[in-house]
Amino acid sequence: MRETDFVSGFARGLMVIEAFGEAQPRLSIAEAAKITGLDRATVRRSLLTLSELGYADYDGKFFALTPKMLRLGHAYLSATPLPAIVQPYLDQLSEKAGQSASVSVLDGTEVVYVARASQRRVMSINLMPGSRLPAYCASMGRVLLAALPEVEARAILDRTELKANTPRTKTDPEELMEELRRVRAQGYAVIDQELELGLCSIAVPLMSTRGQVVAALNIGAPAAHVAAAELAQRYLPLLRETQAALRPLVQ
Amino acid sequence: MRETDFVSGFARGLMVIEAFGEAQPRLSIAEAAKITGLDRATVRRSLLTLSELGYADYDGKFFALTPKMLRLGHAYLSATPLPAIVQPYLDQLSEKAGQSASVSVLDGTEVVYVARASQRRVMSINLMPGSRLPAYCASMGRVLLAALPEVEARAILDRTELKANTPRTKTDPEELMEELRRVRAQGYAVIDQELELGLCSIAVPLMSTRGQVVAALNIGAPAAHVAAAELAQRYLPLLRETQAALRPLVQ
DNA sequence: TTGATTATGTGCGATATACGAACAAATGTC
DNA sequence: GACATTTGTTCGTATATCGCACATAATCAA
Repeated sequence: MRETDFVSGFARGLMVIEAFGEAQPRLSIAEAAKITGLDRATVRRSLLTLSELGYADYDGKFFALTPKMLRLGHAYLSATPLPAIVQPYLDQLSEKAGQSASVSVLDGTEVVYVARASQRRVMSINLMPGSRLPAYCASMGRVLLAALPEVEARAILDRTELKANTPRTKTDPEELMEELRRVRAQGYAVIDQELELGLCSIAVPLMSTRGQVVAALNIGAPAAHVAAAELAQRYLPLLRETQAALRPLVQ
Repeated sequence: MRETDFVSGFARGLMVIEAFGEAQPRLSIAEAAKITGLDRATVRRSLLTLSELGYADYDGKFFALTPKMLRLGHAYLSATPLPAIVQPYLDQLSEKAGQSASVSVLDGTEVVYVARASQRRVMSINLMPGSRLPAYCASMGRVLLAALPEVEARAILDRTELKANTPRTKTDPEELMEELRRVRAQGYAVIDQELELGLCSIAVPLMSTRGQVVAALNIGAPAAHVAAAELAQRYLPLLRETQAALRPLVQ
C-alpha cells in the first residue's frame, strides 16, 4: 500500500472514538487529545465531526458517544454470518447444560464475544456481544491461542499485561505456553477461577470445514455449582456435540 | 461549527463502514462506492485504511470487517452507564416473567437494544445489544415516540418506511399518532404481532430522576403463550416494579 | 479581585487528500 | 478471439486538513 492510500484523518477519528470507554464516558477536547496523543485541534475537528453526524453529543464542554455508534459494531455483527449461525445452537446448548454458553473470536490479546446465550448471571461482569476479556486467562482465549503457531501465541502473551485477577490466575508465560500445549493436545481448555473467583469455564475450538479454527465455544459455570474437575466430564460431550454440528456450517 | 471544523475524510470513512451489513458482508471497492455514493478512489483509500488498521480484512478483491470493529460500538456500550445499571434488573425481571426482557433507546427512526436478558428464543430475528428495529411497530418504539413532542414523533413517522410486516401492522400515520396518544395516556404500549406473527410485547418508559424518558423497557412473549390482551394484566405490575426501582438510578 | 493555570478557539503556511480523468486489468458477452 | 463493460489503480491539480503558534476564555487558589 502506498503512503497516499492511507486516510490519516479517518484513522485519527477512529482513535478518538476508541478513547471513550468505561473510565471515560465523557471527554473534553483536551482529555481526548491526551488519551490519543493527537493534537488538540485535530481531536476537536474529529469530535465536532462525530457530533455533526450524530455519533456524539456535545454540550459545549464534554462529548459523549450516542447509540448511533452501535451502528458501526452492528455493521460487523450483521455482516458476519457466524453469530447468526451459532446462535440457535448456543441457545440449545445453554438450555441443555443449564449454564451460559458463548462464542468468541480473537482480536489481538483479547477474546471478543460475538454470540452468547445466558442463563442466570454468575459473573460480576456483564458479558454481551462485543465484550472483551484478556485471552490468557479465559477458556476461549486459551483455545484460540492454542490454535496459533507457538511463536504467534507467545508474541501475544508477550504483549499482554499478565496480571493475577485471582490467586489462581496463571501469569507465568512459560507456564501458560505449557498450558497451551496441553489444551492443543486434549482439544479443550478448562479455567478454574483464573478470571474471577467463583467462576469456572470450559471451551472447545470451532473449526471450519477446512479444519481451520475460526472461533471458540464455551460454557461457564459457578464454581459453587460445578467443580472445575467435573467440568469436562459434565459438559465436554455437549460441547463436542455442538462443535460437530457446527463444523459443516462454518465457512 | 465552521466548515473547516469538519473532517470529511473521517465522515466518508464512517459511511464506508456502514455500507457493510447483513446483505453486504463482503464488499468490493466498486460495490462500496455504489452504496455510499462516493468516488471509487476515495472508497478505496478508506477501505485500505481500515485494512491497514486491522478493522477490515482484504483478500485482494473483497473487504470484510473484522471483530476489531466491535471496539467502536463497545466504546459506546462501556462508556454509557445505562446498560450496566439496568442489566441485573433485567435479569431478575426476565426470570420472574419467564420471558425475554430488554432495554432500548431511540436512534432516528429505530430503537436500538442496549441491554437484554433472553429466555428461550421466540423470534426469527436474534436480538442483542446493538440490534435495531423500526420504532413504529415495536413496543419500546411506541413508548419512546410517545415521549417526544407530537411534531417530532410525527416527523420521525414521516421519514419512516411504514411497511406492513404482518397483516396486523399499523401503517397509517394518523392511526399511529392516535396510538401514541393512547400510549402516552396509559403509560405503556402493547404490540400484538405487528412486527412478526406470533410475537407480542409490552413496554414502559424508563425515566430519569428528573422525569425525562431516557429509554424503554419491555417484555416479549410468544402469542401462543400469552394473548396480547392478557399482557398488561400479567406483566405490567412486574414492569412497573422494575421501572420504579430503576428511576432513582438513572441519570 | 488578581494572577496562575488550564482549556478552548482560530489563522496560517506546509502538507495531505479528494476528485475526475486516464489508464490498466479483469470480467463478461457474443 | 474480439469487443464491450466493469473494476481497480495511478496521476495532476484544486482543495481540505494538520499542527503549530497565538488569542481568548474558563477555572481555581490565594
